[in-house]
Amino acid sequence: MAKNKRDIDLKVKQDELESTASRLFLSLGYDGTSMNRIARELGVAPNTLYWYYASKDELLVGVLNRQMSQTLVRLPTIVDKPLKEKMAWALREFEQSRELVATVHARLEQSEVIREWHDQFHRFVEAAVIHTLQADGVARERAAMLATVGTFLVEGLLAHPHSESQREAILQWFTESALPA
Amino acid sequence: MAKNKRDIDLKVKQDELESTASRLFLSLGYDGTSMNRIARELGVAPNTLYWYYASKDELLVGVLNRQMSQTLVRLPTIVDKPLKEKMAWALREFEQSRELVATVHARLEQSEVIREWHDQFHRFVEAAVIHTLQADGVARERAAMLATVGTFLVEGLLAHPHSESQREAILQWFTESALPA
DNA sequence: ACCTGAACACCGTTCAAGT
DNA sequence: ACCTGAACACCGTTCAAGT
Repeated sequence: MAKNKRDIDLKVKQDELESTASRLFLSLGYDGTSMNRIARELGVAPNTLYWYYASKDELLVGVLNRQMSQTLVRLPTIVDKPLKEKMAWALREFEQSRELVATVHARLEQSEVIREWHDQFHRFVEAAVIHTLQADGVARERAAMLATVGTFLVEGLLAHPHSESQREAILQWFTESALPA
Repeated sequence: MAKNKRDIDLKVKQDELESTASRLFLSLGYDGTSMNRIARELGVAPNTLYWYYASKDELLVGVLNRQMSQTLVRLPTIVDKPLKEKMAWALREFEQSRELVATVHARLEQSEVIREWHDQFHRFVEAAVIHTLQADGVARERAAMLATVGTFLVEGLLAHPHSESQREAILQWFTESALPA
């Protein structure tokens, strides 16, 4: 990828578009941000965006990948911390994207490209969590089930407002119920 | 309420609107169902709907309440079954509404009336689950935390496709980790 | 009280045309 | 290859007018 000047320029331009789209999606929400608005912010005609992305959903996927790659940069900082810390970190990472997480789930049925991104994202996260649990001595099959549960808890906490002590209690209970004594 | 003929007629008409809207929302999704389409199905002008509901979101709330009251009718059939059965029942009840559940979460920030309905719904469900857990000998504070966890697991299972054995394993693990031995 | 026709301000997207 | 002006088919919603 990015073999020549052309591809590099393309990436640079896409990065610019996604940076602006990201900021607007996060502050106004996906539905609250029109393609028109994004284009205006960038100083281009609205249909220019369609030269880079086939649809608004594809632009969202670009934005999601952008966020993910930023999160991946910070991943090494918690890779050898205990499970509970890892979950708390994931919550903090995705907290600003709360609304986008909900948008992704709402658009699953309607958008193939969103569905693909979502499925791939879950496969990645579950594999990582399974790996962690196995390192802590949890059997393979059980680790897979617990990874799903852990994911649901993080998503639930993201979707619903809660106090710091609620979060703490849930993570504490989950990790001590999940891990061997 | 419904003190006189007028109010009764209003309820009847609203029930007719919500029945049609419900069917369309469930088959085409909320975003996939235009007010125009609902009106056409009913044989009225699109703006007629606005005499009964201030907005599309308020119509959705009507539909949600309709679904809820149908579910409440069936609630007594599982009221004395064990927790695991209760959760499996709730999953079956809400399974057809998967998409509406996601829509509610996605519209939380944008619609006050949806937010109110959502918060009230969660308060109701959590109170019911806490009551069940306390009857099973779980302490009050712990029951509140576990009720939240149980809700997140049901929502997670609703939002994400999964096999029957996955569901079974998750419910089994949760109920046996939550309840005193 | 209940419903309509016509319009409003927008939306995502397409297309032919420009450079 | 990249971008635009103009349009398309729709959207939720409003309003003045009818009965």
